[in-house]
Amino acid sequence: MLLRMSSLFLRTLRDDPADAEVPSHKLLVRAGYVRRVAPGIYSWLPLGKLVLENVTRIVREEMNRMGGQEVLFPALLPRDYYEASGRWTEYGDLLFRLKDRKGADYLLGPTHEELFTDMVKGEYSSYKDFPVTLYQIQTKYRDEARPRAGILRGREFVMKDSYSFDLDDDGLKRSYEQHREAYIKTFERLGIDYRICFAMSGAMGGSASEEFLAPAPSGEDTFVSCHSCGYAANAEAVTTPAPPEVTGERPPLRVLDTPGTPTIETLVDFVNERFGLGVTAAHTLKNVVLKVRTPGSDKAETLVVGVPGDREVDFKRLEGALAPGVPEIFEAADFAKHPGLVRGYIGPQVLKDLGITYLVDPRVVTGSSWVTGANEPGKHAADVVAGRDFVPDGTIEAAEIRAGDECPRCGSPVSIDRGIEIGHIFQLGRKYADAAQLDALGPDGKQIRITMGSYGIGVSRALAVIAEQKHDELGLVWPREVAPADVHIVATGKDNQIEVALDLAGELEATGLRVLVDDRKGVSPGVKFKDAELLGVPTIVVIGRGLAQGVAELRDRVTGVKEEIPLAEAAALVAAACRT
RNA sequence: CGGGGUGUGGCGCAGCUUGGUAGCGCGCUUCGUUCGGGACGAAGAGGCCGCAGGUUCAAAUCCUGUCACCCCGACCA
Repeated sequence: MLLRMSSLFLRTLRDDPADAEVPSHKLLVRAGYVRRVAPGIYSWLPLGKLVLENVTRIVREEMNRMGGQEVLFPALLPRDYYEASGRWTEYGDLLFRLKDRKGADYLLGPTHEELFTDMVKGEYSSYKDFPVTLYQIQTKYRDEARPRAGILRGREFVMKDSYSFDLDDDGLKRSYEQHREAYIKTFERLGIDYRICFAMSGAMGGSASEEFLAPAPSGEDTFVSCHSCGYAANAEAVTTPAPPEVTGERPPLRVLDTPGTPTIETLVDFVNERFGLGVTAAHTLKNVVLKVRTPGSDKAETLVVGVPGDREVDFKRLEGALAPGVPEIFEAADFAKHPGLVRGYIGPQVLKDLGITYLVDPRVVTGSSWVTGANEPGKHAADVVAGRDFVPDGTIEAAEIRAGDECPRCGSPVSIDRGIEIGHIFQLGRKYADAAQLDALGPDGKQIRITMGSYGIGVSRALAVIAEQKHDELGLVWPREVAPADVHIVATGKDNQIEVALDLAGELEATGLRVLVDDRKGVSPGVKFKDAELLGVPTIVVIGRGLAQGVAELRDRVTGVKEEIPLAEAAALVAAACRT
């Protein structure tokens, strides 16, 4: 491959685009890889297309290597498939819907579980056919409420999704492990820094699930990691270690007059000053009232969640814990319907009598003692003991996670970071197979229900993540395998630099290298150097003022190291540099 | 959906307070000079100032409405 800048369809920008915030977005636009056409929808220009193809190729190679077979479903789908699985309504506004000329409903596929399941059911029916893993690399459509960050979160994006079909749980575990290994290889080849994090299986059902998160400040997911034992988990999936139960005699519950203390902060100050309790916010029990709605129904159940007063309720964790139920804020009108719940002074003591479910943070163990609401305006209660003065209906992971919290595996303090989800592997189990009655006839003549795994890689997102992680103040710095070219030859000078550069380009191309040569005439050296750095090709060769002395300059975009090389040996030396 | 902000040549922006013939930088075209760090000079091309209505002799500017986009949050296998 030989690309000449003099005719390449490319225009680099000197300024950051006004609508870009994150580095990948700014750089991909500035370097002329992508252009926006609508919110969350982008066009790929020649260099961007090359990089996207490279990322796609790597994903494909690793999927094939693990035995996956590539298929391709349409993006344009009739409503039936999604109606059958209930997702036509479940997906809500996230679905791009359209009608054909007859008025029949269609959609642009946001994901393809239904199609894969249906395809396997249609073709295979014997235990001898299994296991099988199918995948596709395809454009997906989701009408996100708020697309953002350029390529990182679009409404149209490229995704690799695969599905494994096995006869039993051991087979599923094997397929899952194979995918895990393939993903590790894929992301290493892509040069992405990532963490494998425990994830919520959530509404999808099924058991084991892990996410591949790429640490980045612009990430939308929060994950915890432990540096001593290697534990890593999405914040939504982190479990809180419960302290030991407390036994022994405790002073009886007492009600305190605490006027004007609607917040934890005012309460702690007041009781310490007035009653000398010597407590902190962590000794108080904060009770948050919620409505929990079941999808597809209008009914909402009232729920109270108790967390230590020094922690906020993390809505994402709460949602994960309640899924598929959807928590909603308990509003003034709801309080009006529940006179037993005194806003700002709620204590769990009365919840049983009110018939309201009460779930607590795992730190609220039997025998633990708390300062909490007394269910009367202006009054709190102290020495409220779990198991004696109230009995929770269960525990819930809803409290926020903080850096320094105990690692659930080894107890060391954990750290918290932001990450971008680039892959997700998932032991689905039999949910979709049950819905589709996906069976294989066994050797004994009995039907075997198939068990499935579901695995995704955000291909276009992975490209953006590379840009996000691999750049410096000058521009992009692509790992070689995904770079649009192996070598970027800059010809600068008024002699015959361009001809020499083109000769060298031809030689390098003949050795199988992908070559980009800046043969633009009348463009000043500064512009060419800046462009080369912005574009991010890993090896840069300068044919410039050294030409008279018979030398070229070899630059490494990653390390910035520059080296003079004899022109006569340039082809061999550059080729060697590109192959290390 | 809630909050904040912005719409002016391809890109980045000023002008709006105080109405009066639309401006700057980059990019683009032509000519000349320059040629290792986003060169210089000269001459050009390119804009119904988001849209609609109103006020006015006169609207990018004031008023009303509307649409779009961006950011934060909610939302998001």
